[in-house]
Amino acid sequence: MSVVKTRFAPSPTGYLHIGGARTALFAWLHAKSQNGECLLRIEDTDKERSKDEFTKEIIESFKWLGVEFDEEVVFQSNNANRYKEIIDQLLDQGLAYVCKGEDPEIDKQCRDKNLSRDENTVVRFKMPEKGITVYEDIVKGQIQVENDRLDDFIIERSDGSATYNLCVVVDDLDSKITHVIRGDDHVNNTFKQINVLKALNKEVPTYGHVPMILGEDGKRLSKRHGALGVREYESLGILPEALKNYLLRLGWSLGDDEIFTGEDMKKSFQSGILNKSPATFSMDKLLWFNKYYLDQMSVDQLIEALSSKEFDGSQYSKTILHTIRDRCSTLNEFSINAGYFFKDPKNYDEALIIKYCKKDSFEHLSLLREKFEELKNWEQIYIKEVIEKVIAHFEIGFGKIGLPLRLALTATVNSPSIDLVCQLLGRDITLNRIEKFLTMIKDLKTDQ
RNA sequence: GGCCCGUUCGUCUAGUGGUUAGGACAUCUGGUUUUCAUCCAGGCAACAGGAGUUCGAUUCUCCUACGGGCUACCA
Repeated sequence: MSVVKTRFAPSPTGYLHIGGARTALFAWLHAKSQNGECLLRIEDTDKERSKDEFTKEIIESFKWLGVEFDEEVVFQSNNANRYKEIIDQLLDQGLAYVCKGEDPEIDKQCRDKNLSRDENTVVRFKMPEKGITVYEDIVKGQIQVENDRLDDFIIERSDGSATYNLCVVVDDLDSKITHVIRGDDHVNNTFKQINVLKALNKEVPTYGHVPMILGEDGKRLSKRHGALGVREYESLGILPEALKNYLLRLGWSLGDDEIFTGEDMKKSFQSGILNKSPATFSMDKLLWFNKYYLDQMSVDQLIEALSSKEFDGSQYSKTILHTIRDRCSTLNEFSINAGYFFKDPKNYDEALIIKYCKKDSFEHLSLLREKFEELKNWEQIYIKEVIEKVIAHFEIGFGKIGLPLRLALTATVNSPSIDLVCQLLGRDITLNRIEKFLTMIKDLKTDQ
């Protein structure tokens, strides 16, 4: 049995966006789930638009995602001679012809003229004029087209370079690709490529065309539409496993299952089904996957993944991590949600102060601060007792003092239990922040 | 315009010639939480439309509508 071999073949004219990443994932899984190989080929025959930096970016993106390709990266720009060889062969056998490169219909008159090549001519492939071209697509089923709908397409430009549809065929042949898994924007090219293969008397590989991803507005995902590059998700604090899992489930399914780790994917891919229709991207669901994978990580793994100054692996940072992890669904949210544990809040939102601090707040907090100072055991349960006593003393609800206190300590109105926050912050910092806050709201007292 | 492909809750999807059409995300309502988030319980919500085939169609066929792709000396 021959080895399954697939490839992903981007052109380096931009960074790797999630649509491409998903297509690559499918091609890769198709091979890996059958102990096959998958290689990366950079289609850089368009010298104008191809950039080395994009090639690097693409390779880095896959590294981050955990999609590893086999063999060495193939560059089409290295194969110019090979393409020329095939074009010559086609010409020799009368399967292609030289023409002026005008309208296909006009050029067609040169089919049997045997013109000689120069810097003003192009080479066109002779498409069969009758019959139909049919193939069995592993995701879309049988697809066919009448041959008379197909133009004789250009395979060699006037500058002597080969075009996409020729290069693809030659490279796939030379690399012994068995399954061509690619985006469905290539279905129409497939008919051209199959006919070249037939002319060359070569075996036609199996094709599978996966649908595209649409942006959240339902329109085609494009760079202008916020089609973020794979690396941008990294900088948003998305885990590679989460993005991979999300991308897999976008268009592929195995019953009602949602969670697939790297190993699960390889095991299950062949049993699932690929959808035929385009799918709409959803950040919400990606975030849900991200939260799921974040929840699975140990504190140590999180510290490692965060690699931040604050979460340095000290006992304190681990404790903080533990208490805030439920409220974080991206890596980035950890430092956002933990800021006040590491340094004093700088900017207090005036609107919040006005909203939650009434004229009595100064008096309430002052007494609370006094009682805190006298407290012997600085632990959550005792801190809570103190707060309750103060509340009882003033005969007020918890919110009357809890919110201002939370504001004083964290500069926000959402945080873990306020008594816990006090304990973690320590007595000194707690007292200091209340003190500072008191001077801030002092004027407020007289104003109202 | 021509050609190719597609269409199940708002979104990702499961599924079947006879089902209360299932799950997940989002949303809503309760519970837990002195706040927020988490968590738990529950609710709302879909077979694009029209013909046919059939005892019966969401499922099979055709038409229409809508969506996407291609239609380059780009890939």
